[in-house]
Amino acid sequence: MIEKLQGQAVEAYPVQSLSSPARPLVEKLESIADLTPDERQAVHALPLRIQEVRADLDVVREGDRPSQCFLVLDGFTCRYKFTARGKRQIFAFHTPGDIPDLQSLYLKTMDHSLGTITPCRLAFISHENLCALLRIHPRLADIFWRDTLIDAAIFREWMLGIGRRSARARLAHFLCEMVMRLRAVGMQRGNTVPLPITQAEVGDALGLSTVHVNRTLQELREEGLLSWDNGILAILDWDRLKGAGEFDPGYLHQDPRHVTG
Amino acid sequence: MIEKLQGQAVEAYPVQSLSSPARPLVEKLESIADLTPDERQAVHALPLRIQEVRADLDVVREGDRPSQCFLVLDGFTCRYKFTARGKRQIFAFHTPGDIPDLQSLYLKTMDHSLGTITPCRLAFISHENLCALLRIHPRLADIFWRDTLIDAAIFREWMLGIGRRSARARLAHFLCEMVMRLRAVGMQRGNTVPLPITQAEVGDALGLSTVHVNRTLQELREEGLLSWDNGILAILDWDRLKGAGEFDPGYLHQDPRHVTG
DNA sequence: CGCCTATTTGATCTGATTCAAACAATGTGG
DNA sequence: CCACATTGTTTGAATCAGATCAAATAGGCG
Repeated sequence: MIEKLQGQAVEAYPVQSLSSPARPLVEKLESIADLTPDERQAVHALPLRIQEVRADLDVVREGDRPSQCFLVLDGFTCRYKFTARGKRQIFAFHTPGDIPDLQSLYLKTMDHSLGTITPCRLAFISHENLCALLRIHPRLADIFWRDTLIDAAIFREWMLGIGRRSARARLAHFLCEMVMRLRAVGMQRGNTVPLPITQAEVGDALGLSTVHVNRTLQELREEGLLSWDNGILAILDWDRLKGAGEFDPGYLHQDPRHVTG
Repeated sequence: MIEKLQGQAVEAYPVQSLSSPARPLVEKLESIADLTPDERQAVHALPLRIQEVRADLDVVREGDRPSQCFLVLDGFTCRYKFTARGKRQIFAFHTPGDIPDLQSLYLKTMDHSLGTITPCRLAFISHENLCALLRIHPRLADIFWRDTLIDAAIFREWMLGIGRRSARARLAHFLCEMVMRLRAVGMQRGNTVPLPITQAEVGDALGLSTVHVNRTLQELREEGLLSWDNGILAILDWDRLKGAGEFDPGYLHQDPRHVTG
């Protein structure tokens, strides 16, 4: 159903526009570890092909063998896969600064798809250039590796939720996680956070039907834990939401004390 | 409930016993990419502390900050985590050649636990030594990274199963996966494979109750797809089992064509 | 033999799905 | 600016896959 991004750029921008497009990436890397001026410079110098794409478009698809990765500059993307019987599971939502298909550097054939949820600004980086960067700056490779390990930790936590938690706890947990992650990349405003995804998408992420997501959400709303309209999620009672979701953020590995060896 | 491995060795072996204990690791690495004599030698030279541990013992626990990794030489181990309400989700089963807590190199605090399922022979490697190895041989680091990416791919596939597949398909899929993985490390004998795990453990892995695992298993047995006694799984009809599990092994990334850049 | 752990069976219950339809919000073209 | 299509949310009713509870059976093994 979902269309796929074609090989050619819909709108191509000149390489390296003025306000350093790699900014979200550098910010993300620096949130994990300090970069040397050298390293920072090398990331900024990465040749990028920037492209604006509309919502609901597959950027990479299961079975593809990409020769480039993409960095999300703006917008929401997700990774997902369909069952043989046509049911979709969303594995992750990705936000600016993420390189969702970094794994394609080492796993040549995609085992799942990546698509946009909102209109997005993406920056494509050739494997060649990325490999060269990591070869010259092994510490950057370490940071990227660490990042894919955190992705895996998040997969595990979702698995725990889908396998063993009630719909209510699963949903509350998911919303707590999104707040924490969006806060970490500076997208929080007061007690709100942008969350422009549909209830159907939440269902596909949590292994629930849309109907049940809706009813469970109403429950949380009626208890005064949150509101969520027009793609804006507002947390009204963080402690009780955390409680409802049995949320313990350790698995996100955001605490810098856990970063340094 | 499950006891934890104590700091001191239950039985300590002299470092570097004769038949090169790192063999399972080297074999696994070489199944992914060819090693240079140099690299192979460096892996064999890794200082190991070998230890035999009994079944049902935690080797590393959620919240720990390990200063070493362990390599499974023999036996079955698993990674898991408990819900706040005391329900367990198993995330993975690990077999000889695996380093299940490799991530502790980069994520200092464990977000889940690792325990033995059967009696195991484990080899402990200090982070220090492992880091040194990866610094000197970046290509080994690449292989290890790739390996953690495959782990993540398996997590995703389990998520898809737990979230979106029926109990029957989930179970069949799981058994197909185990056969493929055990075959890859040379543990297949004819159409059988050792699978010394209980139905309760399968339930914890698939997000099902023990009772339901049992009934679903009976279904598959009665249809003549498999037999499974005494920890030995025999595949009687691979094609139909694959069909029942909607199994497509791409996500295991075993095909060498997908390995080389 | 008797203990412990694992598997199996039976009966009952429930959280979540499914199907179907109403409703709301937004955008589009005539 | 209105009719209409589209997409997302909400509601209701019926159903079911799988959970839960409880107890019996079967294997090891010291």
